[in-house]
Amino acid sequence: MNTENQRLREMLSQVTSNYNTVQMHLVTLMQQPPDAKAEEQDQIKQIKKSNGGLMVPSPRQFMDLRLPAVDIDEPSLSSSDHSGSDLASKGFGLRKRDSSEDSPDQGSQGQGWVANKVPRFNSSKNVDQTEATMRKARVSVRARSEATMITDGCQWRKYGQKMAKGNPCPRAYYRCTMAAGCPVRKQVQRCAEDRTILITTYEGNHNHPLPPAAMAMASTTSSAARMLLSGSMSSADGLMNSNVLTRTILPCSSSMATISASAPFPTVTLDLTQTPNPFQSPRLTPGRFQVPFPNPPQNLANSPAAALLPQIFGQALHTQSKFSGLQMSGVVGHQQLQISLAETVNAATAAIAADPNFTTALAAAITSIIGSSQPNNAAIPNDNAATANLTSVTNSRANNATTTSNSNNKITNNSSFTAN
DNA sequence: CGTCTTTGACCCGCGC
DNA sequence: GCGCGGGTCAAAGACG
Repeated sequence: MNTENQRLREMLSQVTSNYNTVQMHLVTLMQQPPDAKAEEQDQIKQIKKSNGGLMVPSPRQFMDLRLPAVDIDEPSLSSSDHSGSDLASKGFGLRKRDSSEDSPDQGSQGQGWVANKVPRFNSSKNVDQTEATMRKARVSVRARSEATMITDGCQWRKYGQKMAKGNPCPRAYYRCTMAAGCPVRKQVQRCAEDRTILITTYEGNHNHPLPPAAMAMASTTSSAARMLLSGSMSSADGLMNSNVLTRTILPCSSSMATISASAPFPTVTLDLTQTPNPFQSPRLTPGRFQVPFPNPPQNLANSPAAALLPQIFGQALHTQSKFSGLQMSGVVGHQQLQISLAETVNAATAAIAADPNFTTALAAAITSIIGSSQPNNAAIPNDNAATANLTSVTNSRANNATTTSNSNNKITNNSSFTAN
């Protein structure tokens, strides 16, 4: 229904635009001298003759009547920038209310999200749709922790707390305070079913440099948004990409990264808890899509390593986003990437399995993953570099736009991952 | 005294 | 139009 609604709006917009065009044309004709009018009438008659009486729109009218689909553009696919600033330029994390808080000179670093405060009349409605999606994309991390919130390398200021419906535990709202005007926010809430589980939801992109440990979340949200963008190309692409990604990157385990198609916003959920949550649906439940990934240590949430988890997560998403572009050019690109990712995972798996020291092993895994796919983004804390990773992504629009059963998203646990 | 947290009020979107 | 719930604001209090 949302998709249909969007189409209807676009149609209405086009009709309005066409009406304005015709009206302008009429006004122009009325203002032209009689000679010019006569010339134009002659031209129209000639066109009618040569086309069997059918009117042919002028080139300008062609432009006005073009379909939005013509304007498909995929800037992120060609972008190697992984910092998130390009995402900020798409308005990720921006809210309408923020416009009153921001000073104009913040455009130096966060140029994009400032620029987006101004309503834009972009000719490409697809781009607008994408921007809207990315604004609302979120990354949620579930982890066992006794602390009030997980350490993620950023400085946060609490600005609100509410009781959320269906959960006796209050939800706390935090804002990033590492730079003035940073749009990043996060929500922290304990799980109603298991209060030892802390659910942290991140939204937005930082508009300032981040310490290494804090780059994780920014990388995650950026990549998540990219993934959502890639899914916008077509619903089938999004679903299939998820499958390939999870098959290649995410070997079986008891922990999960989940996709929630029922979430109000496209949400990536990292489940860092040891056991699957009771309320999480079985793998074949329609509307949800779960991805297994290696067991993290129980106390991970309180260590800087927690911040690194999403970094790898984001890395995988970033890779997947690139893959989306490859996929467009054929199956060959698909297979090549799959092999590459599988090799990466195998290397990481071997490193973890071979070393009883989990911290050291995971550090090796991180180095392997980052080093193989994006050397420029190897931001790893020098110690406590324990991490696990993994990913998946949701794109509610993809689910809206297709009737494909979620059974297609079933993850085959064909891996020999044994990291305990 | 400055910074941070708390908390009731307010705003806004959504469903009925 | 109304009520509900999520999210944010901002004054007041707590804390170092």
